[in-house]
Amino acid sequence: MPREIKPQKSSRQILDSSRQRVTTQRTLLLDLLHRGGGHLDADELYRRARQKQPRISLSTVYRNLQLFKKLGLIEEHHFAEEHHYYETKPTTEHQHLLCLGCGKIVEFACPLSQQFKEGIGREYDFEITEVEVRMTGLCSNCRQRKGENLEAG
Amino acid sequence: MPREIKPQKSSRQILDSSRQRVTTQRTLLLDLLHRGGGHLDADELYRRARQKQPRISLSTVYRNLQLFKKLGLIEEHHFAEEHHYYETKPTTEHQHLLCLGCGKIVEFACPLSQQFKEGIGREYDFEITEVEVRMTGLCSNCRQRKGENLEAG
DNA sequence: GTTAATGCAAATGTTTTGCAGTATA
DNA sequence: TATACTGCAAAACATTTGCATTAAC
Repeated sequence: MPREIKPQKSSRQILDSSRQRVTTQRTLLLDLLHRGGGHLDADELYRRARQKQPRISLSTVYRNLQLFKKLGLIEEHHFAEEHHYYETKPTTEHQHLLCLGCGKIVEFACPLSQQFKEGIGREYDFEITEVEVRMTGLCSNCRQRKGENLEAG
Repeated sequence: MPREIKPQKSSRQILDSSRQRVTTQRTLLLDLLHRGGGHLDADELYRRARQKQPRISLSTVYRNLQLFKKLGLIEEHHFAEEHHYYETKPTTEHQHLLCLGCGKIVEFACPLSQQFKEGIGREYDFEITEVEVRMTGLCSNCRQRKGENLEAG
């Protein structure tokens, strides 16, 4: 393999150690998820996978997304109205900022959310396992474009 | 800043002023949404509506949820894996805490999120219109129950 | 060689849509 | 009375499942 920078052993090892078979489909899907910028939905993942393995089926994609999620290899997000988005388990905690104009997703660090979590957990007697912060709005490009449209109209 | 008390327009007024007809179905649905504790999905709303109007259809429920959302009468949340939940527009900003054991939803105030919004907006040059904070975990009841099960098992 | 994973097709569950009939303004 | 809204049935989606075949171990 030409430029194997990181040995992606962790995914493979996790599959191995949980007695899941390392199939070509799973290898491909994990690779695409890693390189996919982290924010792919099932259908987009399927589309990309078919470019490498034209006979892969959509059910395989769904079945393996479930598996990867169960093994903790990926996380599932509910950004948009309809789809789920998947990203490989982030090594650093981050939150998401979504542009309603172009769909761009920006990740930002939010260390405060951890303090927050503790406070709220104590207050309501919850054992909190997850904090998700999502902000939506318009990026500068889309604001500019909107302005142009208004001028034109 | 003293809390601003906006003269709350009635749902009926909003329907009227946007030239939407005030039908018995819409009146019922809005009433149920108000009284529903704020966290109903389409199907649960449909089930409750049928107790009052057995002939109401699910499409009417969906169509009107869309309409109410467009008019800003309700907000849509994506708590669970599959369903959307709707709540009547909250007068006070709040966020959500979800118990994975029993599905209970607790609302909590999070004034910090507004400061946050400004900081992030500046940093990434976004005009942020919405901030959503969602925490998930186990409430005290469910933690206790889990403990009991472990003892028993 | 066993058995889990796959591809396909059919099933499921949620949400949307076309259309004729009904109720609102 | 005109027409927006409804109910119904069917369509359109995303996702899941059953089963015979294929491939990983």
